[in-house]
Amino acid sequence: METTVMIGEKPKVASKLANALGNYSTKTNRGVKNYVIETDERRIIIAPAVGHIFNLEQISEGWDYPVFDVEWRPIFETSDSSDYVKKYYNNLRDQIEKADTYINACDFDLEGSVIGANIIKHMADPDEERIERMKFSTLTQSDLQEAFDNLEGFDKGMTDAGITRHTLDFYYGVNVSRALMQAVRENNRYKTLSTGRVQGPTLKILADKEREIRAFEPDDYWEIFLKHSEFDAKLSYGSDDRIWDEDEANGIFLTVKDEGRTEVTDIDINNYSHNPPIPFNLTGLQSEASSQFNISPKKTQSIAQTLYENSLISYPRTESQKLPPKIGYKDILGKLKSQDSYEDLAKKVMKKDSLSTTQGKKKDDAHPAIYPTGEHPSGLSKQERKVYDLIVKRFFAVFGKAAKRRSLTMTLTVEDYDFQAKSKITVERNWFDLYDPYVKVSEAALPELEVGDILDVEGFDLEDKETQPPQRYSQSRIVNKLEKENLGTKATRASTIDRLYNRNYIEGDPINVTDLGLAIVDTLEDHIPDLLSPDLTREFEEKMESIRQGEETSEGVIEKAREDLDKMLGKFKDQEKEIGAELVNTIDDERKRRRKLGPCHECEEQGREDGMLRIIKSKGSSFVGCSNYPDCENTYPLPNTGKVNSTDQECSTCGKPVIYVERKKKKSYSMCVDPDCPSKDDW
DNA sequence: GCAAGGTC
Repeated sequence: METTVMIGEKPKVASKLANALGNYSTKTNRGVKNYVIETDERRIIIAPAVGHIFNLEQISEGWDYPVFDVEWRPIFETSDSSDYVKKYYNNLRDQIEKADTYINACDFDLEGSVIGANIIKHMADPDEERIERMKFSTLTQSDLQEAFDNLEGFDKGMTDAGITRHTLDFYYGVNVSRALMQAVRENNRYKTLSTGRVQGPTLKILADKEREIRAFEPDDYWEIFLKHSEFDAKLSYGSDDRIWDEDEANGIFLTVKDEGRTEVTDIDINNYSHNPPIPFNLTGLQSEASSQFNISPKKTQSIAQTLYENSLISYPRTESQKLPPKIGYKDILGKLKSQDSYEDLAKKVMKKDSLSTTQGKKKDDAHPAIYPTGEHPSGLSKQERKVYDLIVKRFFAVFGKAAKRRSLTMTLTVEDYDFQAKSKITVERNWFDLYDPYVKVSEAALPELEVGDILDVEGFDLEDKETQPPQRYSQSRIVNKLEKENLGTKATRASTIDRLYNRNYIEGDPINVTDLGLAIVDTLEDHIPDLLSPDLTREFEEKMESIRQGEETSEGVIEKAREDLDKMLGKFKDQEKEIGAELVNTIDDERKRRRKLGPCHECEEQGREDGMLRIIKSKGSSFVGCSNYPDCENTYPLPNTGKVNSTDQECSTCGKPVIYVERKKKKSYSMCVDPDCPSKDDW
């Protein structure tokens, strides 16, 4: 009898495959569940991967560049964080030992082709005729069944394309990162630096904004307000009510300022609908969790993963903004109804005659948008509870009817000048009731007046204002921007941003680009400009498509990239020391700045000038000392665990500098540098 | 010590 091993991309999918394809028995091996389907002539073992089991690594030793010799190696061999992969790896190896033929049933995209093909190739290396590819675009029973009935041959085109993309990313990313670090090394400094196809353009987008903000010079403008006892009305002027000329503003103000009365000359009412929101995809959830709770996109992603693993929500790494009826609206609503906190809302939704949801434009072949399963949550942390509640309320809201809102613009005339007061109110709440407390709309009512009414004026204000610099990117806004630019994927965008923080290229939220971040962009602009442009991703995509179609070969594309990089990196190497010298200056300045905490109180009390507290590192430990040492011996100890960061805050109790201690596994915290500060009495 | 991509 023939034994076939079918590989699913992840455990959940392996289970769905089994359910769709027939009667199965389960067989747990090394803690991993496999599914066995037996027919008269064939035994199919469905075994799960967990995403990539193999990773590209350098074959040779050392940190020289350029490096072009790479091979696929088991992922847990080189990454501690991938320990959990080991049992899946071992299980796959055990199952594949028994196999005569193989089916790659990973997701139908380049990554899925690579994940499955690597497992088959590196664990068995059979003839290609013994490998089949199962192509499905949703995980529904009918789609899976159909895909299984129409298995195709080994998908060499997609596999080659995928492997080529990985190789190019390695070539560009690793080599240019090493070049940057080596340039700094030549100047006797050591700093982890990195860039790549996604990191580069991401940093560039942020740096452009930073430059725009730093170069920004505000313009003065004036606005004039009419003050009524219950509201303010703004002078209608030009296209946006701003007066750019001071004399003109003064002239108008003088004309109206002593008027005691005004007439209502127009009331414009506009009724409009405020549509319910669309279902969450990962980016949407990250944005909303950021604006509602100030939780970072990366944290939201990991919370969502936990909720998913606890069966509380559907698969979170989805691009989809659609919730098809197939997910079983009624069933989910029924389960939510049995949770005390959602009983009323679930009832409200279920009362509707027909259930349908709003839909966003984005789709995802493998998964619907994020929705709650209805299972009862227990033991959730505070933040997990918040994100879960947000997902549930959003699920309710997408079934809701549009809210009815009314905007009113009232025009008040004084002399020849019109002033306008605006209000917006909600007439029918509808979906607002399903999404509270997350509805963010302004509610401002005006008194009920009619055209022709004469009102008393309390006075007029002439306000001198300044134009504002462009807004910085928040973490969630940059994740959105990356999605729009097609940079990275749903699963990687948040961690790309995180990496830029870890490299000290960016800091804060909203995001500031550090001088180091700007210097990296400058350096790349001068020497490897390709790595700053989103076009590199587009070019890669086009090349992968032509490899897939057989118009170009993987070898040809890789060789070309190698030649290009050889040239660019050769030139870079010739100027290594000079390039590094500039980077080193900013690295030194940035380090000093990050270690600087604030003025030394001891020095202030003793009347010494300019004492500055800073973090001092010696022999692997660190403490806080004063720049006036040895004249000032003021020191404070620092915690042994976690990374200490300076802040620009002062302790509200004693006025000494506040530090921020960043911890990996536990919660990060802020505290006063002084261990004896009264703010710590109840610690 | 370096990428980007998948996932528990």
